Amino acid sequence: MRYSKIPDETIRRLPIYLRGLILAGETGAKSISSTDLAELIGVNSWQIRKDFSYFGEFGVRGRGYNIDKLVREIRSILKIAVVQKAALIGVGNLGSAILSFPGFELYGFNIAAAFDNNPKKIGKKRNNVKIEDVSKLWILKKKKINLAILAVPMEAAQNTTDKLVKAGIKGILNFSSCYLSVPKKVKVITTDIAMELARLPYYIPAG
Amino acid sequence: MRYSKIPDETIRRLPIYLRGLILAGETGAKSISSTDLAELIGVNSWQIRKDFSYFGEFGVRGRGYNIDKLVREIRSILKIAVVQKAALIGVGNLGSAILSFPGFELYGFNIAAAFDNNPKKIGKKRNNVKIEDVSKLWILKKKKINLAILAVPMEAAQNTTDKLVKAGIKGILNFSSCYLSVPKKVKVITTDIAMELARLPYYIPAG
DNA sequence: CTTGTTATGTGAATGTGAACACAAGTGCTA
DNA sequence: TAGCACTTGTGTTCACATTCACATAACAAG
Repeated sequence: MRYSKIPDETIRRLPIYLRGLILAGETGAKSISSTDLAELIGVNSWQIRKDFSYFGEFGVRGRGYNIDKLVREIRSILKIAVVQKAALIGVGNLGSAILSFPGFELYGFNIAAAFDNNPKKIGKKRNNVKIEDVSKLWILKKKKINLAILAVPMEAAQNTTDKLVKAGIKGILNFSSCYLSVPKKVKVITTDIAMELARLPYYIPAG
Repeated sequence: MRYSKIPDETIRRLPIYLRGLILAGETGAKSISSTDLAELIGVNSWQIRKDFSYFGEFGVRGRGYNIDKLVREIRSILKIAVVQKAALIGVGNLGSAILSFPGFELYGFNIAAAFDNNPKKIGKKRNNVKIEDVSKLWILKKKKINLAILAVPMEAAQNTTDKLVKAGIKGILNFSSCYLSVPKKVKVITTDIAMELARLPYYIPAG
């Protein structure tokens, strides 16, 4: 059966599946059952099957899923089958950590540009990426980069965002702890380290 | 009306409200309407009112919400009214960035301990926190710390987690890109930088 | 070719959260 | 004290997501 709408939650889980499958593939396995994958990543097996079923029939009954094939399918659905270029804005503590973060490669991302407003940093290289002046964001358009990772202080976030939008950025991963106002065509995903921590105590019984 | 169950999504939004309210309070305002708060943080006004209504009647009809009172209420619900101590495990690139992250204070967190396995780092101080040997996690129990921020490489994550659980940790904010198996009494929140980025291209129209 | 085993794919039922619309409370003004 | 402007609190409706149960398919063995 074909579905008209894919749940957002399904999309959110696809990267989890992708990671699990790659992990499983590294052990030499060629295929994996939904039950085994479920065990590996901590998601129910029926949830996994249901999620895949939104896109087609990827498995073989009685056998499981071919890992390589499924990895390709998920990459294709997420539009990360070909390497995606992204820019980092703000090379402070967090920005530097992001630059050296080893996990982007797995999902086919390449941090192809970095920007900062600190004259001492501009021109230097970090992790083989040259740090540019943040006033030159317009070169993103020339470089055909349409994803940005925003790691600037809260005060500068909205202003920088406006410039990113002008430079043709289509998606922003926002690490600044504030709401960003953008045109509807631009997708923002915000993740705030402190906010995640803030809801942890709620779930912990007193004592 | 009293409700029997509080939606998880409501809990997830409370820190957002808290930040918005503090921000609004800094401008000198004493009270704020749900509509104005909505504008500020990018959440619908009825969602805000509904969320608060799960816990009681915090506002005044025709007037809005008293900011100070609401801040106190939310802090109390989230159990962050008194300062919470947390430990950082893994003082690498990401760990260092977390240590110097300015956002924890707002939510009443205090990174009271840090651990690493690198002999060159052990004994040194970062942001006024002394780095301890990761083999001494048991001191967490003595220090009555029950929250941990995990920023170790994936390979070490599960093993370190098991030790944290033994040391009496009740909540873990996991930055390692893997699933952590823990006893049911322990709450884990995982946030993976690369995974967030990975679902961004899906939402961006081709072209 | 039949039977047993394994594991997928999915319709239907259930659960959960978002959106809406409006009744009701508050304070100001005349 | 009546009328008005404002803003909350919430019952209801609607939309979305999870869970379940099982029909379906593929392969292996005898």
